[in-house]
Amino acid sequence: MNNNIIVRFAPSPTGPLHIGGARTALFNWLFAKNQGGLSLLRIEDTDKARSKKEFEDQIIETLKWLEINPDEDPVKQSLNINKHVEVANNLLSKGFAYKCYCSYEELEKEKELSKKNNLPYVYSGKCRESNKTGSSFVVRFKSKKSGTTILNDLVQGKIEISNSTIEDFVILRSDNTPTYQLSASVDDHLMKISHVIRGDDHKINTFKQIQIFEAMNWEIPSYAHIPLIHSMEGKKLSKRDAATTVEDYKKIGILPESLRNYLLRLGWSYKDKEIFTLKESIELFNLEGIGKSPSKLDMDRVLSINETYIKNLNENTLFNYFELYVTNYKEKINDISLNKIKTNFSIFRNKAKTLEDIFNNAQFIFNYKKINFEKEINDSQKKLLNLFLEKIRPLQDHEFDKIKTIIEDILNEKKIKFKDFGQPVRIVLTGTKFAPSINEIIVSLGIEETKKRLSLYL
RNA sequence: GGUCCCUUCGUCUAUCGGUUAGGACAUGUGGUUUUCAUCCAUAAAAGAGGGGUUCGAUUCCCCUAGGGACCGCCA
Repeated sequence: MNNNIIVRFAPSPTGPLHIGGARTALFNWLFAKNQGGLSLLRIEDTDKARSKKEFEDQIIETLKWLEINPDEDPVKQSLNINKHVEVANNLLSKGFAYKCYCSYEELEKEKELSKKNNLPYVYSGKCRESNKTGSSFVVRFKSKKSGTTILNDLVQGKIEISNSTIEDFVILRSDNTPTYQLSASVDDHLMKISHVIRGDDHKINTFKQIQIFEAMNWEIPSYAHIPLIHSMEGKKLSKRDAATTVEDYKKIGILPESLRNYLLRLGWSYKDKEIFTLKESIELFNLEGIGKSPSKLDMDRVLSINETYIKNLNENTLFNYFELYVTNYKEKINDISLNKIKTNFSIFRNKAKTLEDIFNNAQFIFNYKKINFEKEINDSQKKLLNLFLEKIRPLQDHEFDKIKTIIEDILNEKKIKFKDFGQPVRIVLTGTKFAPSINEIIVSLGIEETKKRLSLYL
Protein backbone atom coordinates (compact mmCIF):
# COMPACT_ATOMS: atom_id res chain seq x y z
CA MET A 1 0.00 0.00 0.00
CA ASN A 2 1.34 3.34 -1.02
CA ASN A 3 -0.07 5.72 1.54
CA ASN A 4 1.32 8.75 -0.16
CA ILE A 5 -1.13 8.46 -3.00
CA ILE A 6 -4.57 9.67 -2.00
CA VAL A 7 -7.24 10.81 -4.43
CA ARG A 8 -10.79 11.93 -4.02
CA PHE A 9 -13.93 12.17 -6.06
CA ALA A 10 -15.87 15.21 -4.93
CA PRO A 11 -19.35 15.49 -6.41
CA SER A 12 -21.91 17.97 -5.22
CA PRO A 13 -25.27 16.38 -4.44
CA THR A 14 -27.30 18.74 -6.57
CA GLY A 15 -28.41 16.13 -9.07
CA PRO A 16 -28.04 12.47 -9.93
CA LEU A 17 -24.57 11.21 -10.87
CA HIS A 18 -23.94 12.05 -14.47
CA ILE A 19 -21.77 10.32 -16.96
CA GLY A 20 -18.89 12.80 -16.71
CA GLY A 21 -18.84 12.49 -12.95
CA ALA A 22 -18.85 8.73 -13.24
CA ARG A 23 -15.81 8.88 -15.49
CA THR A 24 -13.99 11.24 -13.13
CA ALA A 25 -14.79 8.87 -10.28
CA LEU A 26 -13.55 5.93 -12.33
CA PHE A 27 -10.29 7.61 -13.31
CA ASN A 28 -9.60 8.63 -9.72
CA TRP A 29 -10.38 5.19 -8.45
CA LEU A 30 -8.32 3.41 -11.11
CA PHE A 31 -5.38 5.70 -10.52
CA ALA A 32 -5.45 5.00 -6.80
CA LYS A 33 -5.79 1.26 -7.31
CA ASN A 34 -3.03 1.23 -9.88
CA GLN A 35 -0.72 3.12 -7.54
CA GLY A 36 -1.71 1.17 -4.47
CA GLY A 37 -3.11 4.33 -2.96
CA LEU A 38 -6.34 5.44 -1.37
CA SER A 39 -9.51 6.53 -3.11
CA LEU A 40 -11.90 8.73 -1.13
CA LEU A 41 -15.35 10.14 -1.69
CA ARG A 42 -16.21 13.62 -0.52
CA ILE A 43 -19.73 14.96 -0.86
CA GLU A 44 -19.47 18.69 -1.51
CA ASP A 45 -22.70 19.82 0.05
CA THR A 46 -21.84 23.34 1.12
CA ASP A 47 -24.51 24.78 -1.13
CA LYS A 48 -27.38 24.30 1.28
CA ALA A 49 -30.05 25.48 -1.10
CA ARG A 50 -29.29 23.02 -3.86
CA SER A 51 -27.83 20.03 -2.05
CA LYS A 52 -30.25 17.21 -1.41
CA LYS A 53 -29.92 14.09 0.66
CA GLU A 54 -31.63 12.02 -2.04
CA PHE A 55 -28.94 12.96 -4.54
CA GLU A 56 -26.22 12.18 -2.04
CA ASP A 57 -27.72 8.72 -1.59
CA GLN A 58 -28.22 8.35 -5.32
CA ILE A 59 -24.58 9.18 -6.06
CA ILE A 60 -23.26 6.76 -3.44
CA GLU A 61 -25.63 4.06 -4.64
CA THR A 62 -24.67 4.56 -8.28
CA LEU A 63 -20.95 4.40 -7.55
CA LYS A 64 -21.61 1.20 -5.70
CA TRP A 65 -23.45 -0.16 -8.72
CA LEU A 66 -20.44 0.67 -10.88
CA GLU A 67 -18.23 -1.02 -8.28
CA ILE A 68 -16.25 2.15 -7.78
CA ASN A 69 -16.08 1.83 -4.05
CA PRO A 70 -14.17 4.36 -1.96
CA ASP A 71 -11.70 3.00 0.56
CA GLU A 72 -13.28 4.92 3.41
CA ASP A 73 -16.75 6.09 4.32
CA PRO A 74 -17.93 9.10 2.34
CA VAL A 75 -17.05 12.45 3.90
CA LYS A 76 -19.60 15.22 4.03
CA GLN A 77 -17.97 18.54 3.46
CA SER A 78 -20.63 20.45 5.39
CA LEU A 79 -19.49 18.77 8.60
CA ASN A 80 -16.13 20.44 8.23
CA ILE A 81 -17.31 24.02 7.86
CA ASN A 82 -15.84 25.17 11.17
CA LYS A 83 -12.38 24.27 9.96
CA HIS A 84 -12.90 26.14 6.72
CA VAL A 85 -13.99 29.28 8.58
CA GLU A 86 -11.02 28.92 10.88
CA VAL A 87 -8.69 28.94 7.90
CA ALA A 88 -10.45 31.97 6.47
CA ASN A 89 -9.90 33.85 9.71
CA ASN A 90 -6.34 32.69 9.80
CA LEU A 91 -5.84 34.03 6.29
CA LEU A 92 -7.49 37.25 7.36
CA SER A 93 -5.23 37.75 10.34
CA LYS A 94 -2.14 36.97 8.32
CA GLY A 95 -3.11 39.55 5.75
CA PHE A 96 -3.77 37.13 2.91
CA ALA A 97 -7.42 38.06 2.85
CA TYR A 98 -9.57 41.06 3.57
CA LYS A 99 -13.14 42.06 4.29
CA CYS A 100 -15.05 43.42 1.34
CA TYR A 101 -18.01 45.66 2.03
CA CYS A 102 -19.10 46.11 -1.55
CA SER A 103 -22.83 45.65 -1.92
CA TYR A 104 -24.44 43.35 -4.40
CA GLU A 105 -25.80 46.32 -6.34
CA GLU A 106 -22.41 47.98 -6.41
CA LEU A 107 -20.79 44.92 -7.93
CA GLU A 108 -23.57 44.46 -10.44
CA LYS A 109 -23.00 47.99 -11.59
CA GLU A 110 -19.31 47.34 -12.08
CA LYS A 111 -20.03 44.21 -14.03
CA GLU A 112 -22.46 46.00 -16.28
CA LEU A 113 -20.02 48.78 -16.90
CA SER A 114 -17.25 46.48 -18.01
CA LYS A 115 -19.66 44.60 -20.18
CA LYS A 116 -20.70 47.83 -21.83
CA ASN A 117 -17.08 48.74 -22.49
CA ASN A 118 -16.34 45.23 -23.70
CA LEU A 119 -13.81 44.68 -20.98
CA PRO A 120 -13.36 41.49 -19.01
CA TYR A 121 -14.78 41.83 -15.52
CA VAL A 122 -12.44 41.27 -12.65
CA TYR A 123 -13.33 42.52 -9.21
CA SER A 124 -11.44 45.76 -8.73
CA GLY A 125 -10.18 44.90 -5.28
CA LYS A 126 -11.03 48.33 -4.05
CA CYS A 127 -11.82 47.12 -0.54
CA ARG A 128 -8.29 45.88 -0.14
CA GLU A 129 -7.05 49.29 0.86
CA SER A 130 -10.17 51.12 1.93
CA ASN A 131 -11.11 51.58 5.55
CA LYS A 132 -14.76 51.17 4.78
CA THR A 133 -16.83 49.38 7.38
CA GLY A 134 -20.33 48.06 7.56
CA SER A 135 -22.45 45.33 8.91
CA SER A 136 -22.34 43.04 5.90
CA PHE A 137 -19.15 41.85 4.33
CA VAL A 138 -17.57 38.94 2.51
CA VAL A 139 -13.99 37.82 2.91
CA ARG A 140 -11.91 37.90 -0.23
CA PHE A 141 -8.57 36.29 -0.85
CA LYS A 142 -5.80 38.67 -1.88
CA SER A 143 -4.82 37.24 -5.23
CA LYS A 144 -1.42 37.92 -6.66
CA LYS A 145 -1.49 40.97 -8.85
CA SER A 146 1.65 40.47 -10.90
CA GLY A 147 3.76 37.69 -12.29
CA THR A 148 2.62 34.37 -13.64
CA THR A 149 1.76 31.02 -12.17
CA ILE A 150 2.68 27.77 -13.81
CA LEU A 151 0.64 24.64 -13.35
CA ASN A 152 2.28 21.42 -14.41
CA ASP A 153 -0.86 19.54 -15.15
CA LEU A 154 -0.47 15.78 -15.34
CA VAL A 155 -2.76 15.61 -18.34
CA GLN A 156 -2.60 19.00 -20.00
CA GLY A 157 1.07 19.68 -19.47
CA LYS A 158 2.48 23.08 -18.62
CA ILE A 159 -0.13 25.80 -18.27
CA GLU A 160 1.00 29.31 -17.60
CA ILE A 161 -1.37 32.03 -16.55
CA SER A 162 -0.92 35.67 -15.75
CA ASN A 163 -1.83 36.29 -12.11
CA SER A 164 -3.58 39.53 -12.91
CA THR A 165 -6.40 37.59 -14.54
CA ILE A 166 -7.33 35.99 -11.23
CA GLU A 167 -9.57 38.23 -9.18
CA ASP A 168 -9.77 38.54 -5.44
CA PHE A 169 -12.21 35.69 -5.04
CA VAL A 170 -14.63 35.28 -2.17
CA ILE A 171 -13.72 32.68 0.42
CA LEU A 172 -16.32 33.53 3.04
CA ARG A 173 -19.83 34.61 2.20
CA SER A 174 -21.66 37.38 4.02
CA ASP A 175 -23.40 34.73 6.12
CA ASN A 176 -19.98 33.55 7.25
CA THR A 177 -20.13 30.28 5.30
CA PRO A 178 -17.17 29.14 3.21
CA THR A 179 -17.25 29.05 -0.57
CA TYR A 180 -16.17 26.17 -2.74
CA GLN A 181 -12.67 27.54 -3.34
CA LEU A 182 -11.94 27.59 0.37
CA SER A 183 -13.67 24.38 1.37
CA ALA A 184 -12.12 22.36 -1.41
CA SER A 185 -8.63 23.63 -0.65
CA VAL A 186 -8.89 23.07 3.08
CA ASP A 187 -10.39 19.62 2.72
CA ASP A 188 -7.88 18.56 0.11
CA HIS A 189 -5.17 19.55 2.53
CA LEU A 190 -6.78 17.95 5.56
CA MET A 191 -7.47 14.74 3.68
CA LYS A 192 -3.86 14.72 2.49
CA ILE A 193 -4.94 14.50 -1.12
CA SER A 194 -1.88 13.88 -3.30
CA HIS A 195 -3.54 14.00 -6.72
CA VAL A 196 -6.54 16.04 -7.68
CA ILE A 197 -8.07 14.45 -10.75
CA ARG A 198 -11.09 16.38 -11.94
CA GLY A 199 -12.83 17.82 -14.97
CA ASP A 200 -11.26 20.42 -17.18
CA ASP A 201 -13.87 22.95 -16.09
CA HIS A 202 -12.02 23.26 -12.78
CA LYS A 203 -8.77 24.38 -14.31
CA ILE A 204 -9.10 28.07 -13.41
CA ASN A 205 -10.15 27.13 -9.88
CA THR A 206 -6.85 25.36 -9.48
CA PHE A 207 -4.99 28.63 -9.83
CA LYS A 208 -7.11 30.09 -7.06
CA GLN A 209 -6.76 27.09 -4.80
CA ILE A 210 -3.01 26.93 -5.28
CA GLN A 211 -2.78 30.43 -3.86
CA ILE A 212 -4.60 29.35 -0.72
CA PHE A 213 -2.20 26.44 -0.35
CA GLU A 214 0.76 28.77 -0.76
CA ALA A 215 -0.58 31.28 1.73
CA MET A 216 -1.11 28.54 4.30
CA ASN A 217 2.25 27.07 3.48
CA TRP A 218 0.69 23.71 2.69
CA GLU A 219 2.09 21.19 0.32
CA ILE A 220 0.40 21.59 -3.04
CA PRO A 221 -1.11 18.44 -4.55
CA SER A 222 -0.56 17.36 -8.13
CA TYR A 223 -3.34 18.17 -10.54
CA ALA A 224 -4.75 16.35 -13.53
CA HIS A 225 -7.56 17.96 -15.48
CA ILE A 226 -9.33 15.56 -17.74
CA PRO A 227 -11.10 16.83 -20.87
CA LEU A 228 -14.84 17.05 -20.64
CA ILE A 229 -17.31 14.76 -22.29
CA HIS A 230 -19.26 16.52 -24.97
CA SER A 231 -22.66 15.91 -26.42
CA MET A 232 -23.02 14.95 -30.07
CA GLU A 233 -23.24 18.69 -30.77
CA GLY A 234 -19.79 19.19 -29.29
CA LYS A 235 -20.88 21.13 -26.22
CA LYS A 236 -20.42 20.41 -22.56
CA LEU A 237 -22.97 17.81 -21.57
CA SER A 238 -26.03 19.34 -20.00
CA LYS A 239 -29.16 17.97 -18.42
CA ARG A 240 -31.01 18.63 -21.62
CA ASP A 241 -28.95 16.11 -23.56
CA ALA A 242 -30.13 12.53 -23.83
CA ALA A 243 -28.55 9.85 -21.67
CA THR A 244 -26.49 12.09 -19.41
CA THR A 245 -26.98 10.36 -16.09
CA VAL A 246 -25.79 6.90 -15.17
CA GLU A 247 -29.39 6.11 -14.33
CA ASP A 248 -30.31 6.67 -17.99
CA TYR A 249 -28.00 3.81 -18.93
CA LYS A 250 -29.13 1.57 -16.11
CA LYS A 251 -32.68 2.06 -17.22
CA ILE A 252 -32.14 0.63 -20.69
CA GLY A 253 -30.23 -2.32 -19.31
CA ILE A 254 -26.58 -1.40 -19.66
CA LEU A 255 -24.37 -3.53 -17.43
CA PRO A 256 -22.08 -1.80 -14.93
CA GLU A 257 -18.99 -3.46 -16.40
CA SER A 258 -19.98 -2.28 -19.89
CA LEU A 259 -20.47 1.29 -18.82
CA ARG A 260 -17.21 1.20 -16.92
CA ASN A 261 -15.42 -0.20 -19.94
CA TYR A 262 -16.98 2.40 -22.21
CA LEU A 263 -16.10 5.25 -19.87
CA LEU A 264 -12.57 3.96 -19.51
CA ARG A 265 -12.02 4.06 -23.26
CA LEU A 266 -13.61 7.48 -23.59
CA GLY A 267 -10.61 9.75 -23.41
CA TRP A 268 -8.17 7.07 -22.39
CA SER A 269 -6.58 4.31 -24.38
CA TYR A 270 -4.06 1.55 -24.19
CA LYS A 271 -2.77 0.51 -27.60
CA ASP A 272 -5.53 -1.14 -29.62
CA LYS A 273 -7.21 -2.74 -26.67
CA GLU A 274 -10.97 -2.22 -26.42
CA ILE A 275 -12.26 -4.63 -23.79
CA PHE A 276 -10.76 -4.46 -20.32
CA THR A 277 -11.56 -6.60 -17.33
CA LEU A 278 -11.59 -4.74 -14.06
CA LYS A 279 -8.26 -6.29 -13.19
CA GLU A 280 -6.76 -5.24 -16.50
CA SER A 281 -8.00 -1.69 -16.19
CA ILE A 282 -6.42 -1.39 -12.77
CA GLU A 283 -3.14 -2.80 -14.02
CA LEU A 284 -2.97 -0.74 -17.19
CA PHE A 285 -4.49 2.58 -16.19
CA ASN A 286 -2.25 5.61 -16.17
CA LEU A 287 -2.60 9.35 -16.48
CA GLU A 288 -0.36 9.43 -19.56
CA GLY A 289 -2.96 7.55 -21.56
CA ILE A 290 -5.54 10.28 -21.10
CA GLY A 291 -6.07 12.34 -24.25
CA LYS A 292 -6.15 16.11 -24.30
CA SER A 293 -9.20 16.74 -26.40
CA PRO A 294 -12.80 16.38 -25.32
CA SER A 295 -14.69 13.35 -26.55
CA LYS A 296 -18.24 12.84 -27.65
CA LEU A 297 -20.72 10.39 -26.27
CA ASP A 298 -21.55 7.58 -28.69
CA MET A 299 -24.53 5.42 -27.83
CA ASP A 300 -23.77 2.90 -30.59
CA ARG A 301 -20.49 2.16 -28.92
CA VAL A 302 -22.09 1.82 -25.51
CA LEU A 303 -24.53 -0.70 -26.95
CA SER A 304 -21.83 -2.58 -28.77
CA ILE A 305 -19.69 -2.94 -25.67
CA ASN A 306 -22.73 -3.94 -23.68
CA GLU A 307 -23.50 -6.60 -26.28
CA THR A 308 -20.01 -7.97 -25.89
CA TYR A 309 -20.48 -8.28 -22.14
CA ILE A 310 -23.95 -9.77 -22.49
CA LYS A 311 -22.55 -12.44 -24.78
CA ASN A 312 -19.53 -13.25 -22.67
CA LEU A 313 -20.65 -12.92 -19.09
CA ASN A 314 -21.20 -16.03 -17.06
CA GLU A 315 -24.84 -17.09 -17.40
CA ASN A 316 -25.73 -16.96 -13.71
CA THR A 317 -24.21 -13.55 -13.27
CA LEU A 318 -26.08 -12.25 -16.26
CA PHE A 319 -29.35 -13.76 -15.13
CA ASN A 320 -28.96 -12.13 -11.73
CA TYR A 321 -28.46 -8.81 -13.46
CA PHE A 322 -31.55 -9.50 -15.52
CA GLU A 323 -33.69 -10.36 -12.53
CA LEU A 324 -32.58 -7.25 -10.71
CA TYR A 325 -33.18 -5.16 -13.79
CA VAL A 326 -36.71 -6.46 -14.21
CA THR A 327 -37.63 -5.80 -10.58
CA ASN A 328 -36.24 -2.29 -10.81
CA TYR A 329 -37.55 -1.18 -14.16
CA LYS A 330 -40.17 -3.54 -15.54
CA GLU A 331 -43.44 -5.13 -14.51
CA LYS A 332 -43.05 -8.30 -12.54
CA ILE A 333 -42.70 -11.56 -14.44
CA ASN A 334 -44.51 -14.52 -12.87
CA ASP A 335 -42.35 -17.27 -11.42
CA ILE A 336 -43.24 -19.89 -14.02
CA SER A 337 -42.33 -17.62 -16.90
CA LEU A 338 -39.21 -16.41 -15.16
CA ASN A 339 -38.14 -19.98 -14.72
CA LYS A 340 -38.76 -20.68 -18.40
CA ILE A 341 -36.60 -17.69 -19.25
CA LYS A 342 -33.90 -18.92 -16.93
CA THR A 343 -33.74 -22.43 -18.36
CA ASN A 344 -33.61 -21.08 -21.91
CA PHE A 345 -31.59 -17.99 -21.13
CA SER A 346 -29.04 -18.39 -23.91
CA ILE A 347 -31.82 -18.14 -26.50
CA PHE A 348 -32.75 -14.69 -25.30
CA ARG A 349 -29.36 -13.30 -24.48
CA ASN A 350 -27.77 -14.25 -27.77
CA LYS A 351 -29.73 -11.70 -29.70
CA ALA A 352 -29.64 -8.92 -27.14
CA LYS A 353 -27.65 -5.74 -26.83
CA THR A 354 -29.18 -4.76 -23.50
CA LEU A 355 -31.04 -6.29 -20.59
CA GLU A 356 -34.09 -4.55 -21.96
CA ASP A 357 -33.62 -6.48 -25.22
CA ILE A 358 -33.58 -9.73 -23.25
CA PHE A 359 -36.78 -8.65 -21.58
CA ASN A 360 -38.37 -7.82 -24.92
CA ASN A 361 -37.11 -10.99 -26.58
CA ALA A 362 -38.71 -13.03 -23.84
CA GLN A 363 -41.98 -11.14 -23.87
CA PHE A 364 -43.78 -13.88 -25.78
CA ILE A 365 -43.34 -16.16 -22.81
CA PHE A 366 -45.07 -14.06 -20.17
CA ASN A 367 -46.91 -11.45 -22.16
CA TYR A 368 -48.65 -13.44 -24.89
CA LYS A 369 -51.53 -11.87 -26.75
CA LYS A 370 -53.60 -13.50 -29.41
CA ILE A 371 -52.95 -11.73 -32.66
CA ASN A 372 -55.45 -10.57 -35.25
CA PHE A 373 -56.00 -13.90 -36.87
CA GLU A 374 -57.84 -12.89 -40.03
CA LYS A 375 -55.22 -10.37 -40.95
CA GLU A 376 -52.12 -12.46 -40.48
CA ILE A 377 -53.11 -16.04 -41.23
CA ASN A 378 -54.87 -17.34 -44.33
CA ASP A 379 -56.83 -20.56 -44.66
CA SER A 380 -54.09 -22.76 -46.03
CA GLN A 381 -51.79 -21.61 -43.24
CA LYS A 382 -54.55 -22.42 -40.81
CA LYS A 383 -54.69 -25.97 -42.13
CA LEU A 384 -50.96 -26.21 -41.67
CA LEU A 385 -51.25 -25.15 -38.05
CA ASN A 386 -53.96 -27.70 -37.50
CA LEU A 387 -51.86 -30.45 -38.99
CA PHE A 388 -48.91 -29.46 -36.85
CA LEU A 389 -51.03 -29.45 -33.72
CA GLU A 390 -52.38 -32.92 -34.45
CA LYS A 391 -48.90 -34.29 -34.93
CA ILE A 392 -47.47 -32.86 -31.74
CA ARG A 393 -50.54 -33.59 -29.62
CA PRO A 394 -49.19 -36.91 -28.29
CA LEU A 395 -45.79 -35.38 -27.41
CA GLN A 396 -44.53 -34.80 -23.87
CA ASP A 397 -42.08 -32.19 -22.65
CA HIS A 398 -39.07 -34.49 -22.88
CA GLU A 399 -39.69 -35.28 -26.54
CA PHE A 400 -38.56 -32.03 -28.07
CA ASP A 401 -36.15 -33.86 -30.32
CA LYS A 402 -39.07 -35.38 -32.23
CA ILE A 403 -40.33 -32.00 -33.34
CA LYS A 404 -37.65 -31.66 -35.96
CA THR A 405 -38.75 -34.86 -37.69
CA ILE A 406 -42.38 -33.86 -37.46
CA ILE A 407 -41.67 -30.57 -39.16
CA GLU A 408 -39.65 -32.30 -41.88
CA ASP A 409 -42.53 -34.68 -42.49
CA ILE A 410 -44.96 -31.84 -42.87
CA LEU A 411 -42.66 -30.04 -45.30
CA ASN A 412 -42.33 -33.18 -47.42
CA GLU A 413 -45.97 -34.02 -47.26
CA LYS A 414 -47.11 -30.56 -48.28
CA LYS A 415 -44.14 -29.95 -50.56
CA ILE A 416 -43.45 -26.54 -49.05
CA LYS A 417 -40.40 -24.65 -47.89
CA PHE A 418 -39.62 -24.13 -44.27
CA LYS A 419 -40.40 -20.47 -44.53
CA ASP A 420 -44.00 -21.21 -45.48
CA PHE A 421 -44.38 -23.27 -42.37
CA GLY A 422 -42.21 -21.27 -39.99
CA GLN A 423 -43.74 -17.89 -40.53
CA PRO A 424 -47.33 -18.65 -39.46
CA VAL A 425 -46.22 -20.87 -36.60
CA ARG A 426 -43.90 -18.19 -35.29
CA ILE A 427 -46.62 -15.56 -35.44
CA VAL A 428 -49.19 -17.72 -33.74
CA LEU A 429 -46.82 -18.88 -31.03
CA THR A 430 -45.24 -15.54 -30.21
CA GLY A 431 -47.38 -12.80 -31.68
CA THR A 432 -44.41 -11.44 -33.59
CA LYS A 433 -42.38 -12.24 -36.68
CA PHE A 434 -39.10 -11.52 -34.97
CA ALA A 435 -38.54 -14.29 -32.51
CA PRO A 436 -36.14 -17.16 -31.90
CA SER A 437 -36.24 -20.25 -34.12
CA ILE A 438 -39.36 -22.41 -34.03
CA ASN A 439 -37.54 -25.07 -32.10
CA GLU A 440 -36.29 -22.63 -29.53
CA ILE A 441 -39.71 -21.11 -29.16
CA ILE A 442 -41.30 -24.46 -28.49
CA VAL A 443 -38.58 -25.54 -26.10
CA SER A 444 -38.85 -22.34 -24.12
CA LEU A 445 -42.64 -22.41 -24.06
CA GLY A 446 -42.98 -26.09 -23.30
CA ILE A 447 -45.12 -28.52 -25.25
CA GLU A 448 -48.33 -27.90 -23.35
CA GLU A 449 -48.21 -24.13 -23.80
CA THR A 450 -47.40 -24.65 -27.48
CA LYS A 451 -50.46 -26.82 -27.96
CA LYS A 452 -52.57 -24.36 -26.07
CA ARG A 453 -51.51 -21.45 -28.20
CA LEU A 454 -51.95 -23.34 -31.44
CA SER A 455 -55.47 -24.41 -30.55
CA LEU A 456 -56.44 -20.80 -29.90
CA TYR A 457 -56.58 -20.37 -33.65
CA LEU A 458 -58.42 -23.46 -34.70
C1' G B 1 -14.92 40.44 -25.08
C1' G B 2 -10.69 38.45 -21.76
C1' U B 3 -7.89 34.09 -20.07
C1' C B 4 -6.74 29.12 -20.91
C1' C B 5 -7.20 24.55 -23.63
C1' C B 6 -8.03 21.49 -27.92
C1' U B 7 -7.81 19.88 -33.56
C1' U B 8 -5.92 12.04 -37.17
C1' C B 9 -11.72 8.26 -40.81
C1' G B 10 -18.94 10.12 -39.07
C1' U B 11 -17.45 8.53 -33.63
C1' C B 12 -13.67 6.60 -29.82
C1' U B 13 -8.66 6.29 -30.72
C1' A B 14 -3.12 4.12 -32.26
C1' U B 15 1.29 6.49 -34.12
C1' C B 16 6.24 8.80 -29.17
C1' G B 17 10.52 12.19 -37.34
C1' G B 18 10.87 7.52 -42.00
C1' U B 19 4.10 3.27 -41.69
C1' U B 20 0.47 1.03 -47.99
C1' A B 21 -1.42 6.25 -41.29
C1' G B 22 -3.45 0.75 -37.63
C1' G B 23 -7.76 -0.91 -34.62
C1' A B 24 -12.84 -0.58 -32.75
C1' C B 25 -18.02 1.27 -33.30
C1' A B 26 -21.29 2.88 -37.02
C1' U B 27 -22.03 2.39 -42.57
C1' G B 28 -21.98 -0.34 -47.66
C1' U B 29 -21.47 -5.16 -50.10
C1' G B 30 -21.18 -10.56 -50.05
C1' G B 31 -21.65 -15.27 -47.39
C1' U B 32 -23.69 -18.56 -43.32
C1' U B 33 -28.63 -18.87 -41.11
C1' U B 34 -35.48 -21.47 -39.88
C1' U B 35 -37.82 -15.04 -39.62
C1' C B 36 -35.03 -11.12 -36.93
C1' A B 37 -30.37 -10.99 -34.98
C1' U B 38 -25.68 -13.29 -34.42
C1' C B 39 -21.35 -14.90 -36.93
C1' C B 40 -17.66 -14.62 -41.03
C1' A B 41 -15.48 -12.06 -45.14
C1' U B 42 -14.85 -7.54 -47.63
C1' A B 43 -15.12 -2.30 -49.02
C1' A B 44 -15.34 2.87 -48.38
C1' A B 45 -13.61 6.39 -44.79
C1' A B 46 -8.83 10.77 -41.58
C1' G B 47 -3.74 14.06 -40.36
C1' A B 48 -8.18 21.92 -40.47
C1' G B 49 -5.17 25.60 -43.66
C1' G B 50 -0.48 28.12 -44.34
C1' G B 51 4.49 28.82 -43.19
C1' G B 52 9.03 27.18 -41.10
C1' U B 53 13.01 23.35 -38.76
C1' U B 54 14.78 18.77 -41.11
C1' C B 55 17.63 14.53 -45.93
C1' G B 56 12.50 13.52 -44.37
C1' A B 57 7.05 15.77 -41.07
C1' U B 58 0.54 13.53 -38.85
C1' U B 59 4.56 13.81 -35.25
C1' C B 60 8.74 19.69 -33.40
C1' C B 61 7.99 25.44 -33.77
C1' C B 62 5.02 29.76 -35.47
C1' C B 63 0.66 31.98 -37.65
C1' U B 64 -4.44 31.58 -39.25
C1' A B 65 -9.08 29.18 -38.94
C1' G B 66 -12.51 26.28 -36.27
C1' G B 67 -14.20 24.20 -31.67
C1' G B 68 -14.42 24.13 -26.32
C1' A B 69 -13.99 25.53 -21.01
C1' C B 70 -13.95 29.35 -17.47
C1' C B 71 -15.08 34.39 -16.37
C1' G B 72 -20.99 33.65 -9.28
C1' C B 73 -21.48 35.42 -2.02
C1' C B 74 -22.75 27.44 -7.55
C1' A B 75 -19.70 23.50 -7.09
